[in-house]
Amino acid sequence: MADTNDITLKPRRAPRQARSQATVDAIFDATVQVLLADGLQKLTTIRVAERAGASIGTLYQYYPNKQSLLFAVLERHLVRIGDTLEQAATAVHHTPLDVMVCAVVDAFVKAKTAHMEESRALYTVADALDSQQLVQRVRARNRAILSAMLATATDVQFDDLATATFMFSTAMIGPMRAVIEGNAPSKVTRSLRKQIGALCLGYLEREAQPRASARSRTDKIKTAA
Amino acid sequence: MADTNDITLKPRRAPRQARSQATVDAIFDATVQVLLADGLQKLTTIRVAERAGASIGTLYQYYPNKQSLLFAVLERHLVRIGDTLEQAATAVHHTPLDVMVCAVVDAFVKAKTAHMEESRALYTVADALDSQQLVQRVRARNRAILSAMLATATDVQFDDLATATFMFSTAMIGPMRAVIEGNAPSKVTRSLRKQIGALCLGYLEREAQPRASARSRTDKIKTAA
Amino acid sequence: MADTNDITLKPRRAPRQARSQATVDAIFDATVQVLLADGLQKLTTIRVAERAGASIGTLYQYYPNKQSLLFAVLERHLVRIGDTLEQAATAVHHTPLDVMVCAVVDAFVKAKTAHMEESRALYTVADALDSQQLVQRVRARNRAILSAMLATATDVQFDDLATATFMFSTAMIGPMRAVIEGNAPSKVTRSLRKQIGALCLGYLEREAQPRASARSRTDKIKTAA
Amino acid sequence: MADTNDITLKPRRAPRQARSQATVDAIFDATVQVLLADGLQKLTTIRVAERAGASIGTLYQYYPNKQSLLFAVLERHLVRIGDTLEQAATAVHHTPLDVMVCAVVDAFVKAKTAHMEESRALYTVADALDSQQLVQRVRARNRAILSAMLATATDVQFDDLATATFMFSTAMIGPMRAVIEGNAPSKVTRSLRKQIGALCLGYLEREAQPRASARSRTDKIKTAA
DNA sequence: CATGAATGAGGTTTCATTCAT
DNA sequence: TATGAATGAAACCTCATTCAT
Repeated sequence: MADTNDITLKPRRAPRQARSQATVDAIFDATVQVLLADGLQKLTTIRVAERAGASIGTLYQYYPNKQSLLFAVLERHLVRIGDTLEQAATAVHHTPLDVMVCAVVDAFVKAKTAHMEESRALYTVADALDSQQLVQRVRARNRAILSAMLATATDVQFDDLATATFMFSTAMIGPMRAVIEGNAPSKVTRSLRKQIGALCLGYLEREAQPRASARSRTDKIKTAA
Repeated sequence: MADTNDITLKPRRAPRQARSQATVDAIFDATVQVLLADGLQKLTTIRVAERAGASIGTLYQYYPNKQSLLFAVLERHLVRIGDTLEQAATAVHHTPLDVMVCAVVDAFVKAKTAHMEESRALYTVADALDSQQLVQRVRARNRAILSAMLATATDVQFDDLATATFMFSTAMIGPMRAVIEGNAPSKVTRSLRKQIGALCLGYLEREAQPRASARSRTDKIKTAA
Repeated sequence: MADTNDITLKPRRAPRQARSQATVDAIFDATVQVLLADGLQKLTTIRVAERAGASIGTLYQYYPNKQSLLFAVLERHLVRIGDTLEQAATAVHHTPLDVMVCAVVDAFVKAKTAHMEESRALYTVADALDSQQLVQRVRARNRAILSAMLATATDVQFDDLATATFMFSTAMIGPMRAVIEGNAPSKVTRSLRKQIGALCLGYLEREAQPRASARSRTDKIKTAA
Repeated sequence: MADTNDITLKPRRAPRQARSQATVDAIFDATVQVLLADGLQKLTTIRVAERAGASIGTLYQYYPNKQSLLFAVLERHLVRIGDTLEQAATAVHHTPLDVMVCAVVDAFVKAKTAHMEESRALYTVADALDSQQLVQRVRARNRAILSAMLATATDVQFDDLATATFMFSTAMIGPMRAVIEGNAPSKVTRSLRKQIGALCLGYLEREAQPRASARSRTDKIKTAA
């Protein structure tokens, strides 16, 4: 696999016949399967083609090189997570902070857990590939989503929204990744959502200022005093 | 690079002469340098040997295969971080929680930041290597260290110490890794310690119970009321 | 591209409909274009088909294999040069030697220069193809043309006409090819016709015997003496 | 075989042990042999390695790619011809033109004929390789050699030495190449030296001016008259 | 007739590892 | 012990050609 620079990562051809679309899909799926079954080290283009029931030549008709294959798989995964996040986040615009955190963490953990094996495999892919660009693009999108959501919290607001968002998103990733990579006591795995929720909420509440317009309980007390 | 199973990862010989030790070190350092300069993809045994000023034959006298080389580098890095953590943690046994968190986060961020490039490079190595075992061992040690520390907190105690420790350690990793991989706004990078401190403390305070025996300031106030 | 032996080089079907003929022509032209634009190395059947606005399937309906394609192009080029030569040569039958040489060299240089790029590209093709047979056939024809012409020279005759003809034709090729391949000082390129004329004439006059029947100026002088 | 641009054509390693030098030579020779026996089309690195009695890996230790192999062979051939030419030319400095031409043509034809098969094979190589640079360098050298020689002719001098030299050198190539490629009547092949000599001399005498200082026989006669 | 998806032999090249010197 | 030449399995990728639709 050559250097990543100056290599096209985009799939080569938008197939026009129904037959080809099936082939493209088969190759894509085979890539995921080989990745899960054998790991990145043993993922060779031949092996992928074989598992897809296609010839090596066919594979290269649709993906110009090995990287583009992995890239495609990685991209779908990340986009999928991003989409899930977006749905969840959008749904809780204009709600209190704790509702937001709950919703987002829930969606995130659920999405990652549902495709846990794929996630694990793709961590490997992400840094074997020089996928900085893709990863950063996706992360930027995710932060934008979270940012937009947090800005509408009914009970609080943030001095430094960018930082809060960054910490929020990366705070989720730390424990989640540890679980995915199998480095967690099993007890944790079960209560993961609650724990990550606590982590994020603990941080965000600390950093938030109460919002003047919408008075929270605390405000009332303070005011009363 | 052959399969990871059934391959010795331990350095081949514990060299007894000073000259040999120098060679081993040179090879080790060269590995790190090549890793930083060229990345894992371009790290070949020959290149390492050349940079070390040795021949491949010599390299293979001390490291039975490429993996063992990378393993050694990875191990030192992880152990170094662990040691730093241990020192910091031990120093703040029997102090209040906030002091503990501050000390540990400080040490962690400082250690990672000091060897930032090495850290980045080694994330790649850790994935490529089937280094599950090593990583888990190290993480287990780190958790033990933190656990032992938290248990002596003067102001709080934890129902579920294992979980708290797990979340504590992984919470640090999430944002740190994002920064190392260059996915963070520069503003964050500067205030990283404070932010990660807030993240951890926010979580731990939520999960902690006040310790009956050693009354904290809060207790006193409450009691006074 | 398979072995040259046992492969049909002739176009596969002599198309009878106008539409087909257009397709054949398009493919033929595309071949030349690709050859000029990308060189022989990058000339693939697909690329040719694409440029011709046809599909590979169609290409293979008219040309049984890649070689036949190149062969056709090469042949046209050589035949074209040959035709030019023939016209020029026929026109100067029964004239003095210097007129003949002038005419032929003129025609040759003009023809080659007009399709200079094509010429250059086709040198490559001729080598890659095992086109010995074609080349030899064409050269034989050319020699026959020149031979026939020289035999009618009004002022001289040749003891060894075959040799003279051979030298004549190849003498033109040497400098011409060097110019085409870009290995000539630009000054030469401009005066090429005159130079090649001098080369050929210098040789032929040396090798010629004055013709008894038609007395040249030299004869008269000698006789007068 | 990849594109020629941005590819190192120089041999990879100057071997330090005697053993390697033998290997390099073996590979080199094998390349020539395969070229002669099977032609460029069938020349594969594996085949070369096999014939050299080496492994493919060994081949690539000394030649970074297939092109460099061919390049090396081509270079030696051209340099060899050039050297022969140089020797011959230098030996006849300060002699009359006809002596010079005889000597040079003799050397040229002899050199080419001696390695006739190699010559034929290398014509193919020369334009498969983008060896423009090499070829032009060599031709420039050859022209310089001839130029220097012609300048010392005792009986004549040239107004336009560059052009004369160019024509001289390319005039030799035309017929020679035709013979090598098998496109010549066998009769010619035998008298080739004489014929090429006549060709060159015919041209050069035409283009030369008599040298005032050193009077030739003709001069004397004229003067006498 | 036209299409273009599929094929797969075959080519180039890399690099971890061995072993004779 | 040190060396570095040699090894060769194995990876990636191309492209002429076929054939079902």
